[in-house]
Amino acid sequence: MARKAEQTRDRIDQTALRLFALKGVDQTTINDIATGAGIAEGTIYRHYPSKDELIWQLFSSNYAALAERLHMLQAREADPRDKLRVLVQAFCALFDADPDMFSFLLLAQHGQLPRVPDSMATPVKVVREVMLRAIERGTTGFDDPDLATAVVFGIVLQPAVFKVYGRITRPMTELAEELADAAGRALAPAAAGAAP
Amino acid sequence: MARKAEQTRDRIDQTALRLFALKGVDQTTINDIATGAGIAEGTIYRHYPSKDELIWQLFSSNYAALAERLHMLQAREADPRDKLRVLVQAFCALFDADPDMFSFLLLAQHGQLPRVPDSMATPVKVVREVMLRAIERGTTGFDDPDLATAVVFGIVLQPAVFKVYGRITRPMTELAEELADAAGRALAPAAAGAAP
DNA sequence: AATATATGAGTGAGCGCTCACTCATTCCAG
DNA sequence: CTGGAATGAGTGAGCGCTCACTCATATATT
Repeated sequence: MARKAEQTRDRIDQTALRLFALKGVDQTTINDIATGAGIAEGTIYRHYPSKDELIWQLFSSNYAALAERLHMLQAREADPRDKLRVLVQAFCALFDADPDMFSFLLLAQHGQLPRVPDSMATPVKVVREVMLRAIERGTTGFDDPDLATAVVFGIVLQPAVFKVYGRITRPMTELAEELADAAGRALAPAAAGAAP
Repeated sequence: MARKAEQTRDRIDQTALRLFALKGVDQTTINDIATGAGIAEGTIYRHYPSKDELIWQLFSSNYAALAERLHMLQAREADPRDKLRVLVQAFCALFDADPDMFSFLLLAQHGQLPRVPDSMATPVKVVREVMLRAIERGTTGFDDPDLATAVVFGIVLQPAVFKVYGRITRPMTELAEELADAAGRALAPAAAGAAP
């Protein structure tokens, strides 16, 4: 069977993800990955046809899995505000569970997003669906779903970026509630009167 | 005089910024820049000692200039909410005026931020100062200035990122007011009672 | 034995960078 | 004014090196 081969592939994936997150995709060589995984350079090419393909496989599988996970969770809620809350909570929990994966997704996205086909599920699309629902129900003052999506994404992603850079040290899970509330307020319609 | 030389340097800077924004720093070769600027490869080395240094000069000068600009503008306002408003407005106006520069800053930041010395003025620090003031005055529910900074940054930066990727097409200036309001609401203390 | 898997020295394309040379412009002695 | 020397930006073929990728060989599995 291909039992051993699977193990090797897993080691390649784990090591590549870690090094990509640590040094960036371009600064990580095939040799780095092979050495880190305790295998030879050539072995990697038994599992992936090229470095580009390795990066793409790693990116697209994790990206799609994240989207799938988020999609499932929001589907269980009816109110857009509840959907938003569980999305933020889930994102924070997943970040804490695997920070390397998020560093990698953040770092690699610029190079990989152009390759994402329209048919692929993405976290952006999941949030956008929720925003469409919110606009429909009038629970938000925004009328452009893309702008609302960007705002929500920014509120959650930027703290994650700060955390990657060490500007924020608390675990994301601790911030989840605060961020969900902030996102809720940001989306809310403008209040009739401002406090004096 | 070095009149002609200045022109050449400007052409290098312009071309490099454009190509870096378009293809990314790593995918842009010295030859690309030289060809784009209509000069020879060696000429670039009359103006910069290395590619790394060219990238760093381009990044740090634009990054610091942006910080300086933002700092000046917020200093003219007293209320943190007004400071926030002019910061968002200025960011959006500057983005529309030179989208390539922002693409470049966004793309290059991962590689360059580690080189930023503590003494250097940065947009992050400017916003953080404003957040400290807001916390001091009790105009925000956040008590961690870094988290508040991240949230504000995210609300403005992520729409800019979406715009770079073409997910948002309207000019940033058109969104400025909406974003400033959203940021204001996100920062505001949680309302006493939620709507039923 | 046969097949699958792993190895790592070898390969060559591509890239940053160098340097001997060109030549327009500036400077100055006569 | 003029001829010659000095200057320094500009040139581009070539050098050294890195790195993704290959393949003949070795090892493990069935």
